[in-house]
Amino acid sequence: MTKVDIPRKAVYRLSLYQRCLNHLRTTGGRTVSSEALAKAAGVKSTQLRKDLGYVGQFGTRGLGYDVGTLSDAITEVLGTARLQPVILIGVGNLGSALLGYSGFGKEGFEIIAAFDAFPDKVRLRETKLPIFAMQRLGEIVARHGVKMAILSVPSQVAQSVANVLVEVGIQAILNFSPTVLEVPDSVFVNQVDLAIELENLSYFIR
Amino acid sequence: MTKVDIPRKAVYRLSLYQRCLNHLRTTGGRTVSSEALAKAAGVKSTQLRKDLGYVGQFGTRGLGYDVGTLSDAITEVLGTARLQPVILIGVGNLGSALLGYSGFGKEGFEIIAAFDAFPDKVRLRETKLPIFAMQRLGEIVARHGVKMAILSVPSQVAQSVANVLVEVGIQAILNFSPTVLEVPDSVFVNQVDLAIELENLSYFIR
DNA sequence: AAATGTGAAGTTGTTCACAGCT
DNA sequence: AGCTGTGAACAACTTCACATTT
Repeated sequence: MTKVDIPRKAVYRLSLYQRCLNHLRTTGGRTVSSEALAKAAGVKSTQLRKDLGYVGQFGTRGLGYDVGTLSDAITEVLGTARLQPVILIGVGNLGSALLGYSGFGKEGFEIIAAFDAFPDKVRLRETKLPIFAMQRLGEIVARHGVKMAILSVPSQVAQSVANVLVEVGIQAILNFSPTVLEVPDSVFVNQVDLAIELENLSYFIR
Repeated sequence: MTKVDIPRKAVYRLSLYQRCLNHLRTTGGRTVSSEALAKAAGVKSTQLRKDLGYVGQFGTRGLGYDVGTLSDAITEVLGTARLQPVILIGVGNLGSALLGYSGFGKEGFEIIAAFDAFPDKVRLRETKLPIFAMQRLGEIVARHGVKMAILSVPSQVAQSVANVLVEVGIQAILNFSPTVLEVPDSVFVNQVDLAIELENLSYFIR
């Protein structure tokens, strides 16, 4: 299979296109033009076509794309066809909000377990999800074949927790702690840095 | 003043450098080399020097940068010298976590008010912050000179709320709703799309 | 006529290489 | 000698222009 040579940014946008397609699936007609889909995703139509070009050829000239076919094709290359199990570490303020966030499920992810240094202190409003102590991490990751983790621990301990994650075989980390993680090249990290996003905005207003 | 011609990504990294500098301020010595600071920020030293080049010349050859001076210079161009008032719209699961997030304050932002369509239904665990009804938005924005808003409302209403924000004069929106917002060119939007970040990771793990 | 697919041109961002201070 | 500052080379990404298909 010829993977890993779609540009990073294009992959990101493919997710976006898919979300728009799902919308159209219920509301709109059977086909979309690159123009229409691009507008929904907030990009130029020519960029959309270039992005889809990485995936294959799905359009009919003069007509557009079949919504269902295109959506399936994108699902296929993104590898989101099957439900991915995810774990979350750090059930503090932000962590518990993320546990309650319904958006993950919609895109094919399921948080199957949460961990915290002090699992007894955590009191969630409503949840069926068990909060485990860190000691159980290896065991549960192995049992469920978990590859991805969401990290929402205080920044002081982020690196050491990340080390543990790497050790037990986690391959991708979505990091909410404002820390630059050092991990082996084989492990992917996506950083979501809330304060920096705000700071970034503040620069561009005047 | 010669603003707005530092590349977007460079601005982002400048925030990162500053955070590292603040760290060093307490722990490390009086000076840093580009090599050391770059390592802390997880970038190449040559990139760091290029980025600092956009700001000015602060280093001493053969020695490095003075931590305090450099930090001040970055603060200056980022415009984070003074505390920026921010409002938050949508005090749901994620919204209340963001209210409790201490990271914003550390970087010079203060959430001065929160708004919700149903302010009475919101029950925060602990907070001194008043939750206002949407009708009060214009009044409070004007009174405090608020320019920035954090948007964490359900995606179905995100666009209409954004329209209101634009109307009352908000210039920058940090958007957590999984929706592509349409706003005038004069308004800046930074999108934080949690599900897409996960999806993006899932593509890159084999 | 309408819309896709794509090489080529253009733009932006990153890395290199090294001159120039201290 | 050590480390910054920066033009030039390079790489990544975006947009254009247009041939091609239905």
